Amino acid sequence: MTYSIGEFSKIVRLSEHTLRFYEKEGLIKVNRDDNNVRIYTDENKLWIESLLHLKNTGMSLKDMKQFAMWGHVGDDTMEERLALLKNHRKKVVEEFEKLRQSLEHLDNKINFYENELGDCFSKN
Amino acid sequence: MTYSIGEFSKIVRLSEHTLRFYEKEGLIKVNRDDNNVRIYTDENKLWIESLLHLKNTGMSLKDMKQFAMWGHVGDDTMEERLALLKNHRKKVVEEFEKLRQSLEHLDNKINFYENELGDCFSKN
DNA sequence: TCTGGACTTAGAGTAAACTCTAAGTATTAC
DNA sequence: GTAATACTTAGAGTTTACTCTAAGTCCAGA
Repeated sequence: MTYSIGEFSKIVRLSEHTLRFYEKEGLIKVNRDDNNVRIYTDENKLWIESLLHLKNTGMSLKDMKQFAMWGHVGDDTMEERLALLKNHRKKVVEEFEKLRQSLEHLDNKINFYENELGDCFSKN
Repeated sequence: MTYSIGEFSKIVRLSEHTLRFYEKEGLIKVNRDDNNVRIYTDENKLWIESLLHLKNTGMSLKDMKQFAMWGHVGDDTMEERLALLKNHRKKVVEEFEKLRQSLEHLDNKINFYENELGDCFSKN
């Protein structure tokens, strides 16, 4: 399956602007047809989803760009990519633990308020 | 114990600029001495730590501001504050789950690279 | 032939949350 | 008496990641 930028935009839930922006930044490589029109493939979809996972863990565009560049170069850069991912993972695990703690704190706060207000509300 | 802005800044790891900014925005209420110099207390410390937990879960300044305003008003606003926290909690739980999934994805990626590279690296 | 959707470059605008500067004053500690 | 630290207002600057606009071209389908 292939998709125009308009279709693809809906599928991956990124605006056409953002798709062109990511391409310009080197995050995605997109094929073109005879008229220079972008043709997105399912492979592009998988790649973008992967990128969005990285983004989701707080990776900066800068690092995603580096990762993508290495990806485009080929297998010679696997070690670099692995190092980047491992380094990033450390940060994510820390962030994850911090978020867990803050969520706990939030729950405590909520419990406190519910007790103060006399148990007349449920947790949802 | 009380602290000058300089001391307090180090303790809570926020710049003096940021402390004044937060105060101006209504996030913190700080006492002053006879010379109009800020006197931070341990109570301020607890409050800021609480705010930072909210911030950590991605609450916007705008919402923190609202929460703080209600806090300054007093007990009449408990229901509002509880509602805000519960509403926020929903978003945080979603975000938390998304982060968990993305971390899993990241781990899969790392495993993939390690296998490709022939198991010659450990997980740290 | 006209509408819709695609393309380009180049640059401006936006939002959040700081972060800093200027320019001047006041107090305290040595 | 000078250095360190604090205070004020007001506004400018920074960073990230988009997000959009302008102004023009190009091509396919009804």
